[in-house]
Amino acid sequence: MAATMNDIARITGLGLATISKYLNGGNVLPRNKALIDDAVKELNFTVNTFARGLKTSRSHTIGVVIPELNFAFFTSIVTYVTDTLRKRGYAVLVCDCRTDEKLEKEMVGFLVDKRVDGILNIPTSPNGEHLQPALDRGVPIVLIDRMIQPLAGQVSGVIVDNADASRKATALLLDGGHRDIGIILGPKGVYTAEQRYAGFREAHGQRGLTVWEEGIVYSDYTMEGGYVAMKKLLSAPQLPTAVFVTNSEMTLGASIALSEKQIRVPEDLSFLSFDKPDLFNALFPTLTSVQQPHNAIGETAANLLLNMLQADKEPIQHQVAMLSTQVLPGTSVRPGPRSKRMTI
Amino acid sequence: MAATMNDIARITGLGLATISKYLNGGNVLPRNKALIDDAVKELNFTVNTFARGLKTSRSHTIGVVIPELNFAFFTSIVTYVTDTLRKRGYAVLVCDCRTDEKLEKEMVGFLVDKRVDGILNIPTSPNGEHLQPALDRGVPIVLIDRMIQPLAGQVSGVIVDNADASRKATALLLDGGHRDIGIILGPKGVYTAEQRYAGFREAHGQRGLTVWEEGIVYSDYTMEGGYVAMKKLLSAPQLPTAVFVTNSEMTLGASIALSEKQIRVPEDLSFLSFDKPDLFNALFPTLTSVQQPHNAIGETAANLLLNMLQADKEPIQHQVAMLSTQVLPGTSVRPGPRSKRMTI
DNA sequence: TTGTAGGCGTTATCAG
DNA sequence: CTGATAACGCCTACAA
Repeated sequence: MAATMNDIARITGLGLATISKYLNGGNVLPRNKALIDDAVKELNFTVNTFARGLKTSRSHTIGVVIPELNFAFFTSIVTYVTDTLRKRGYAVLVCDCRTDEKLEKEMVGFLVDKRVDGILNIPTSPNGEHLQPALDRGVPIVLIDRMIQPLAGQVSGVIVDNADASRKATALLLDGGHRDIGIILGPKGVYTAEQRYAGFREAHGQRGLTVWEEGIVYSDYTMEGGYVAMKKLLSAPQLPTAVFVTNSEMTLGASIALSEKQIRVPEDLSFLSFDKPDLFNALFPTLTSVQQPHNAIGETAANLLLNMLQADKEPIQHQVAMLSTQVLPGTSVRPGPRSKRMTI
Repeated sequence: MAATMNDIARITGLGLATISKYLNGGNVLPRNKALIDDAVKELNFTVNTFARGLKTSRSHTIGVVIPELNFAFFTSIVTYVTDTLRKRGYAVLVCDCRTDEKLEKEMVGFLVDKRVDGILNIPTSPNGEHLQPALDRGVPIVLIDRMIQPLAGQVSGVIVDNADASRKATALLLDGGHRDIGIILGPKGVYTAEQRYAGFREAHGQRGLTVWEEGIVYSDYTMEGGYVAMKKLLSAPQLPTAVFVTNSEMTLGASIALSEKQIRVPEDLSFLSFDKPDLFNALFPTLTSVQQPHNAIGETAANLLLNMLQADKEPIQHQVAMLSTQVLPGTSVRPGPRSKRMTI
């Protein structure tokens, strides 16, 4: 049915090798070049990926495994990754493992069986044994967003400096005079949550201040979680003067709780977020936030993987790219009650 | 490097055909069965998908093309589709075309070149010419959510009865006595928006009522759009007594506008939505809404496609599955000013 | 039930 | 620069 290189050979009178070489970027006489181009167009020919794969053992397909497809950050990363890869001719198999370690492991196996050339993974499992089948077969891996210590040296990675970001954010509040700071965190045990928590403590420590323990709320990175967590903070005997919410979903939930309780920002409460929903650019542009470079994360991860695929037979150099975050200034943070007045 | 069936043949002393047959579900002597199983495990063997594909012309891969990955409804569909297909051994190539018709066309071509066995598409382009390359090559297609008239008979589809859903929703408001009903619609020209608009008018027509034209707001199915549209409705000289928001994103945006303006539902305004954000189950459980069966849509689409793939050489029977929606009762709609008191 | 052999469409080697 | 030719690993008649 579909045209093959044999058909082109027949029409043009050229040999298979010549055609193959040209189709793969090789040099050919201008006359033959035109001949082949015409035939390709006429026959509506495209290379048979099966045959090519059989010969080259490369599928030009990348597997992406993420915890949840309906989390803004993850989706965003998938989008940028896919874009970058598609421009280089790579297709992307997307697997949402529903934050289920067993499913995650299954999916990695599935992808390996499908002969993907590489795997991008925002890991759910903290130990990384789900990636063993890929490692065994020499499938290059790039971790995104969350590192896995036991895998150091065996995989590459792209992360942001979560601790630093959190430190910067917290510093903003502390230096503004806030002391009773609420922080709404992701689940205990999740890499990013731990790091952001650490940064929060460090910022205090560096200033010789102690953390207001009542303000620490572990949540689950969901909108609902953020909503509930903020409600909890607002209904405690002692109110925070500022709240730092550590991801986009929870920020949305938390801000709804605020608006329900008719709490004004920053008059009644200072508010700071780690990432924020797109919606907020229109809706609440004054929100101060620490932004992760989604685009750069996705692109870097894709490029890191592509480089690993290039490195033909040479031993792959694994590396972890640490991207920095940026404080997007707004007006949702105002000096806290204990701030010293500055001389101007 | 990787083990092949030849290795298994060598180890077990069996012939290739026997092994191949067994691996594909054929019958083999129990003794040989065990022999092969052992060898497979020992060698960590999996079928080479390239070689298999070359023989069978099937990739066991499905392409999915959607307008936006970061729209809750689309993402949800992708999730269910992927789940269903993976359970049947199919991998899914996800393509987000950014609501760009040119990109959409490009992606269909990309997928065809990748030899996908079938395509699932929530179309951006209203005319369907982007699917021509797939049709030319006999790649089965299932449209989701939006139909394309010119393609009738050439593709299958899964939709919900949008007009009916919208009619039911509007009826609820009209029969509750509302007359000044605001409706926030998707973009003109988009299939679902047109259908939902039609249902809105029909409900009026069936009751001999005229539509309150000032209440009709075309928006863009985004949160921002919903927010802006609701603000617009609320700042007009004449206020609606009820508002019907026609997708999930806009519902979120609209409800934020409500809460900002401190408008109470349903005391000040009745509120009804088409789909709603997950968040609302916790946050605003009383919202009355028309729900689409996301899960069923995804599963049906996947199964329709799988059936088309089964139908080996027989002429494919194209069909359009029309799923029905369900009104999820809440308390966000109360009798309008012009309601007649009912006898109990 | 089992084994043998040919071919699917490319790529890569090696002469010419 | 070009062209025969031999794999790549699996499936599938066909024969035993």
